[in-house]
Amino acid sequence: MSAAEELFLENGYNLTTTTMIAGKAGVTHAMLHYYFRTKEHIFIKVLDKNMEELLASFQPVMKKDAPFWDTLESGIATHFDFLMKHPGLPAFIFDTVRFNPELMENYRERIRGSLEKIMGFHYKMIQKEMDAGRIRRTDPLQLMLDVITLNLSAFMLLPAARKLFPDIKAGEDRRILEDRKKEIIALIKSRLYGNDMD
Amino acid sequence: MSAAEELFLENGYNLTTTTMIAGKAGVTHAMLHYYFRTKEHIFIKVLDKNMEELLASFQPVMKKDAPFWDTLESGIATHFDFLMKHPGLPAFIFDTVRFNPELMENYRERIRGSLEKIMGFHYKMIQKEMDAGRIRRTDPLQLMLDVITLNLSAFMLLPAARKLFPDIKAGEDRRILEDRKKEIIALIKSRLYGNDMD
DNA sequence: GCTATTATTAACAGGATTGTTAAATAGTTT
DNA sequence: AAACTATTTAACAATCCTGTTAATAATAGC
Repeated sequence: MSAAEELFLENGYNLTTTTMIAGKAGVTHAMLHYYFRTKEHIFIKVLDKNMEELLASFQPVMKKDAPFWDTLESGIATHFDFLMKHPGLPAFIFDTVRFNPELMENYRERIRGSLEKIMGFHYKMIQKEMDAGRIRRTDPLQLMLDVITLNLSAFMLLPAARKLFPDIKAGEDRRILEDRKKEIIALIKSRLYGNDMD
Repeated sequence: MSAAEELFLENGYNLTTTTMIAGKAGVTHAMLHYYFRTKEHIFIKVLDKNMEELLASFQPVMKKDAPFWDTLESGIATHFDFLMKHPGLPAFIFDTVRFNPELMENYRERIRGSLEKIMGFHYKMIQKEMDAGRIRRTDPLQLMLDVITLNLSAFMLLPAARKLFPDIKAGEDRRILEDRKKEIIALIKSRLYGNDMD
């Protein structure tokens, strides 16, 4: 299973073969089919595990008592830190949605639910702050997209950059990502609290 | 060639077969090999065309005479508009870098050159503005990453989102992307001109 | 110890993929 | 019209993939 997870996360469903998995696990590929029946079954197991973690990561963001910015900042940081523990997840999900969306169908409604829940919370929170005039007037959806795309792309594009330029940035991922996290938080903060120059 | 381009852009190198291309073009796959020899040759032609356009898009950003913010804003907008005309390009390049980096090797040095050139220009421009105290103190690299990742992910994640939720957002891409462009520009602007709250 | 279940392998079937080739077809030249 | 060239096709080879199966080895239960 761990061999399968590594390979599926790196190569996605279509480019991973049962023979590769078997090879990495040190068994014959007939074994895999004996225990898991089909490649899809193995994939679903890997996907399940990762989707559970992903969906779980949507929860702990919302603590209603804390001040607005603290809540939002910790939300961003939590999301970013989660990705740091699962750096291959964004590209993996992206790949699966892109090339095997049928395998994601089981999660569609749950994802929609989670998104609606978190967006509802986010909307209310932002609206209240805007009404009180404490933050700049902004479309909450765009703000959410800002956070999500900034966070995700940090993890999707950094490995791609290194594949192209292996010389730079070898091993100092940790620091790069920490810098990136700070920048993203600063960016969102200035979006909400900066002067309106228009 | 146009059939090949469509398919390679949509599915990448590994998931596109010469039979698919032939089928879409209405010929037998033996024809393709007669004229192009190998699948890789066809791919290289498609990649060449798209990389030329991509690299060309790096150029017109730099007009040294205009005011700082106008230059930067038009740089962001130009980049965004270029992607709007080539919406599949980011995912295509991402895919190629990820799974077939050897096919990108020919462009590596040219990409590096373009990046260095544009970064040099960007650094100087930002530094001058910071020294004059007209913008907030910021790491120019992080700012560049902000722009690039925000722009790219708008085009990479929107199609993915629609694959998951086909119901929402059908056909209104244009408006969505225009909104997104405005938001990205506003985001960068507030990053540079907003109050320093730390 | 002996049987029954489980684990493991090698071999294979069926299908798809890339690329080749020899033969047939169409087109051009003279 | 004849000869030559370019185009197109069907068939094939070699390889790889998923999944099955029948035979063998290991293990457990009694």
